[in-house]
Amino acid sequence: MARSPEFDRKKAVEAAMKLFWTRGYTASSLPDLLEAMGIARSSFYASFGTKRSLFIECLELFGDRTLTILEDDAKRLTPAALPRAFFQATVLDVSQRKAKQGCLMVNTVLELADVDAQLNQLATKKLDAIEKAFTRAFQLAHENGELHSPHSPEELASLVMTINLGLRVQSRQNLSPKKLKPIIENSLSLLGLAA
Amino acid sequence: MARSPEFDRKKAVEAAMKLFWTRGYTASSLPDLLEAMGIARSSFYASFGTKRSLFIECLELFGDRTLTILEDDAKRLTPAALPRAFFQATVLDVSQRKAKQGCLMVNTVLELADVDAQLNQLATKKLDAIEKAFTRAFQLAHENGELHSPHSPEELASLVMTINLGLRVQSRQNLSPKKLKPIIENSLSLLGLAA
DNA sequence: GTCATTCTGTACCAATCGGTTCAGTATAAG
DNA sequence: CTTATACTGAACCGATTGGTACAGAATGAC
Repeated sequence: MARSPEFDRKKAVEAAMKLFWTRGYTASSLPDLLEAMGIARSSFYASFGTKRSLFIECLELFGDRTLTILEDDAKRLTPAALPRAFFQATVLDVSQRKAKQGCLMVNTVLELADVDAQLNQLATKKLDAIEKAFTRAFQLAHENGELHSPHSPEELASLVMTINLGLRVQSRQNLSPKKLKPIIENSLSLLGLAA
Repeated sequence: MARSPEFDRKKAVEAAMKLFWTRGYTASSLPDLLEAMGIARSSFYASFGTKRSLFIECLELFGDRTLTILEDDAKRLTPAALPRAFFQATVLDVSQRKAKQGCLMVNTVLELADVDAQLNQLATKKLDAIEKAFTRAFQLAHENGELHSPHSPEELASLVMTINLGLRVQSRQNLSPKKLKPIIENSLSLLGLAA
């Protein structure tokens, strides 16, 4: 006895995430969000609560999605091939289809570090989860004698993460995939993980 | 026949820079700036124009100061010792005296990449100047046969820069100097520039 | 003293911010 | 049809935004 399901909530969140991703949290105004999501103001507050809670939802989605990419790759690939695949998927592919996006979590940390402790903490937690996933993969390889490096699995993961963050800053700049690609390759060769 | 010089302009800019540095551009409101600078609203607009033009002044100051640190080090040290000294001065020392500052230029790029093209371009230009300074130092060392690396001076500078950006993201997070220090050392060992 | 100048402080501006409220419309189940 | 629900659209809220205007106090040169 009602009007059937709601509108397409997932697509709306997706559109909001994309806007937050390119414009940042503060610069994404309510009218901007409503237009991007294609819903009315009242529906927004009925379905998502506040702008802040929607942002948290987007941050979770983005973080989980990124982690999934990494973990799926970890099943298919050797640990040594993992960083390249991850950089390819999360830096190069993104940069190709639209410049100046970078990474929502890194963007959030840099924008809100001293402004919103909770959001900063959430973004940091998601980034830590990625580093931990790298650590696990390297540890596994180390136990199987597949990894030959002067660094421990933890150190290696930490180094990959530092480079990863650097790459995501550069992908948020105007750097084209043409310039990003050799940086990635040189970084991998530095890590002893080049082809 | 007037009230003698103005108030201490340099100190006011300094205070503004510090606020922009920790809070970012948007989150630094006019009242916040006025309190930090210790001047009245009217004096602000008489001396600095708009908030935006003051920010540009701060960005220039910060960028030039960072570049000066690097160029002064380049005069005293060997190119191989340059990255450590630079990381020490701009990442560790800053992080020790107050956490979550990072680097004003990196913060700006991440906050305003798709919001303010001009400010983004200015910050990027300053970052490029730093990379170019590294390139020059490595080129000089290469010509003198002092540099032994499988990578060209340009590639090496590019790698240092990627790691540099990554470190600055981490120093904007909650990472303590205790955690930053080994990351720096491992990065340097990776680059073949360790002690 | 006069006079020019540099400040401060306050009042004010239009615009925008995130968020609330509500009347009205569209849609489906019964 | 009636009725319950899902939505839109616009009006409205107080607070805050960056920026302007101006009266008056403080200060120094003459």
